[in-house]
Amino acid sequence: MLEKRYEPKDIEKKWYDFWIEKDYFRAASKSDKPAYCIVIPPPNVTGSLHIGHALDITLQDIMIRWKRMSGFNTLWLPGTDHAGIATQNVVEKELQRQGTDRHKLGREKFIEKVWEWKKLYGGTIINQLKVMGASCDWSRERFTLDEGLSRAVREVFVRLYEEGLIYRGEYLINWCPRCHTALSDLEVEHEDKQGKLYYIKYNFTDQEGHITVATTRPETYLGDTAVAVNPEDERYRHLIGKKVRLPVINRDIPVIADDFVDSSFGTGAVKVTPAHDPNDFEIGKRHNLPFINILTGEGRMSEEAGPYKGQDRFECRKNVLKDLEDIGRLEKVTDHAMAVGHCYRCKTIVEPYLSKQWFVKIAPLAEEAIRAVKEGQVKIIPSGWENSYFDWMENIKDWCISRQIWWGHRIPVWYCRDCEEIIVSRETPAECKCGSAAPVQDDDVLDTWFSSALWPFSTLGWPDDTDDLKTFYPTSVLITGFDILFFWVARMMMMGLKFMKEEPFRHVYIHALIRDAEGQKMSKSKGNVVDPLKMTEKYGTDAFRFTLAAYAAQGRDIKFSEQRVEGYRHFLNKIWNVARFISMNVKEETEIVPVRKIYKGDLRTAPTLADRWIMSRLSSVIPEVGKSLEEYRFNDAAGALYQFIWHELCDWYVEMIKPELYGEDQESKKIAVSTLVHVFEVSLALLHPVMPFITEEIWQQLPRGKETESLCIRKYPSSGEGTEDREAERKMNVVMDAVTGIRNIRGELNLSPSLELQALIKASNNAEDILNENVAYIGKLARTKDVRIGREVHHPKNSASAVRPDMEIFIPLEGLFDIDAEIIRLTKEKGKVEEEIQFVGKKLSNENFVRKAPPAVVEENKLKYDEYMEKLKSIQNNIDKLDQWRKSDE
RNA sequence: AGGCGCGUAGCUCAGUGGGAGAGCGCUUCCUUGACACGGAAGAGGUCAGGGGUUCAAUACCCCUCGUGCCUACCA
Repeated sequence: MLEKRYEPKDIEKKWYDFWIEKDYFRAASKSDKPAYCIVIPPPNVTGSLHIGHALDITLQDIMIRWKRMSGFNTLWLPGTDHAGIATQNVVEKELQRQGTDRHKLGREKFIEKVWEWKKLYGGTIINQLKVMGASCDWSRERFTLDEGLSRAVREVFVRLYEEGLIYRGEYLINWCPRCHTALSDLEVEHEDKQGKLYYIKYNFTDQEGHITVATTRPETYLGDTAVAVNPEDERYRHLIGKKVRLPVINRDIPVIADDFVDSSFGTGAVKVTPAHDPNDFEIGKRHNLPFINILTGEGRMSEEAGPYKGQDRFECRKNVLKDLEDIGRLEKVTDHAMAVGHCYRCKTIVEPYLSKQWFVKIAPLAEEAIRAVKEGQVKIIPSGWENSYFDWMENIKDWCISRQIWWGHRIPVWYCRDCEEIIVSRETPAECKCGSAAPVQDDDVLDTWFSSALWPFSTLGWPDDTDDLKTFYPTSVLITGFDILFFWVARMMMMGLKFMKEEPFRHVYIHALIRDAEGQKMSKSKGNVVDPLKMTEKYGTDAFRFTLAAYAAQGRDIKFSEQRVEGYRHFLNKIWNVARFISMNVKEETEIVPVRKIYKGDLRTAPTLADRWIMSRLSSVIPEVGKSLEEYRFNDAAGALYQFIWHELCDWYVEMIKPELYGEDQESKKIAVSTLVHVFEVSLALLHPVMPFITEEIWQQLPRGKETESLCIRKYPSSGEGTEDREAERKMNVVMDAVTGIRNIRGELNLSPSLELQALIKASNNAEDILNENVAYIGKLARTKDVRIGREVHHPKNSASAVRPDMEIFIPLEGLFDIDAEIIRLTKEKGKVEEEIQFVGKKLSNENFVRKAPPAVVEENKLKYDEYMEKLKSIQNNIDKLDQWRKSDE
């Protein structure tokens, strides 16, 4: 006997441990079964579970559990990402608290510290995945800095270098002065800001007058090496070649002509700072201008900034402006909207900064990755994301992969101390060609995303030719949010195609972003984050998972509301209670027969209409769920299960079989119980991928279904576990019509639910036998007695009426009857029917409709029209009767 | 600046070229032997606005308004 309420807490832990102990989640390196593989988007090792992960994990687990039950050799490969900058930041903060820093510690000691930290806290998020029920193969857990993965990173680096796809050079990159490292273009977040445009006067060196330039960053004038104008600009043409003198620092720079300059913007004259602006950098190269770096890596003014040396970049801006103003060189200031780049890790404003970095020449790789999607080897779902993918890939720029931090994959490049030799190698070289000993390794590490780009094959053992690789590559699907489409998905595509010659995954399913109930992006600073672990504690993991699945409609963001979780907890409660109902009615000694026998007619007693109907409904919900999952329509799968279990199984079927269960006839009881247990067991199996815990708990206590020792390895239901039965569904519809007709009268006339009603049903040929056969159901479900059914039934005095297809229902009410209320009720009903008739009639009288619409549609409308006319006639008759009685009573 | 998406019941959202559905909320009735985290009945919508294509548009096309996001080197 089950407890009165479902208490998720203990149960979840119990079953998760059981599954682990039984090793159900372990995949086989070699197997006759078809393979199904998902690699987890590795969360940051510093991270803790947020609601986005929860969604991600739930959807992946649904697919994995479903496929596992469906007979696939299933691998869900888990792991974490070393998250270079983020992790280094975390540990540095800790050092700061201890009154030290990484420089005092030195590189080696610092890295040791980080590993220690990882050992202590790195498992947090992994444990949280387990709380969510994730059925990962933990024996294959990976970390991007593992030895194996590091070997893959070196291999890739060296091969790309040898092919000329990795190069080193001095370019303008994005620099975070706080993290003290270069960032790739993607790692810069742009934020629209209302800024100012400052107009500065540069005086000519050899003549009177000035030229005015406009800039958003006045402090960079210290690094100006030219003023550029458009060669076509009449205003300035005569000034080309002249020199101007920079105020305060008194450096002379030329006025040059360049097509880049937009004459309509600002004054049409641009100050050129080649070392601090991407456009100016290009101009500087074209015109061979000097590159003056006025900043340090900390974002302070350098030696080159003259009197401003040592000032913070923003402080310097203030001072520069004040000085320019003082000497009358600041012509004016206007408002100007602009986008400012911030570091995606620490939100500091980034600087375009000149430095020597490593880059991947990426266009050739992108080409293949574009083709893979265009030619359909990889399908992106929903397909709308393909556009973004192509857009980015087609305009891709070289990828800056070196980072000036310590935590990460050290770049496998060594420099000789004695000659110019650069050694790029898989192994640490002992000496240089020139004989010099112990070359020095490059100080920098690689972008974390460089290693995650290899994730789908490095985790499977590459560069070795492993069985795992043979079995599971390409993986089946990648499930993730759109926010890392470029960061990660696109890069995995490029690397996978390059090194495996095959796409890393067949499908990419992009899910929604979860926002708060007001539609705001969740963020710690806004304080509107929903903690998934709190949800699991409060409502149980299953209710939370079901909610996420039900929310996961394609192509729309999720506005998360806790109320909805609460609603689905009620669904869990409902399921729990059917289970209780079963446990109360199925005793140890109750005989349960396989449904096959019932439906093959092996038994003396035949299944009832209720049995046949629910089996037929089951046969249609099974493929519906399967198809929805196949198409990643998680919300549809959840909805179909909800509808079937609650509204069909519980609301109708369970109520209908109660007489059998409580009755004396053991034979019919056996059939009802057997069918009930079967349908419920199949329902649990269908639900299991979405709510693994409660289904396992109930299933283990169910009096049947122990062919396997756990639900999570039971065969996923196929439609054969139901029995399609059109006739039963047709008959059931007639019964339901009768029942809802009577309930409707009861409800609308406010008759007590406990009052037993008499009912007379005037049935058509079609319905008469069906109703007679099933009159017991009507009695039970509509709480009626003395139901009389026939073709010749007449409208008794003082009775309410309802018109349904194939039948007319009369409920004699005698003393309870309120004739006026009934007339109002019927008149309202009549009004509705008249509206329908008008609408359909208009269509049918439209010649074009009858001529051009498909015959089936026309026929359908004609039928509808006749039905409504029939209904109208009956209602009118009933109203007329009431009128007559009222008159005769007066 | 360019691109993408969204606007359907009070709220959150499904949905489809043939007069709209769910959950929650709301109203009325009900402790009937699984469940009040429940049951039964009901109210509630010019499917943002305007135009077009079509026999037929909430759905397809165009425009407007509102709203959200992504990409971008306009100083």
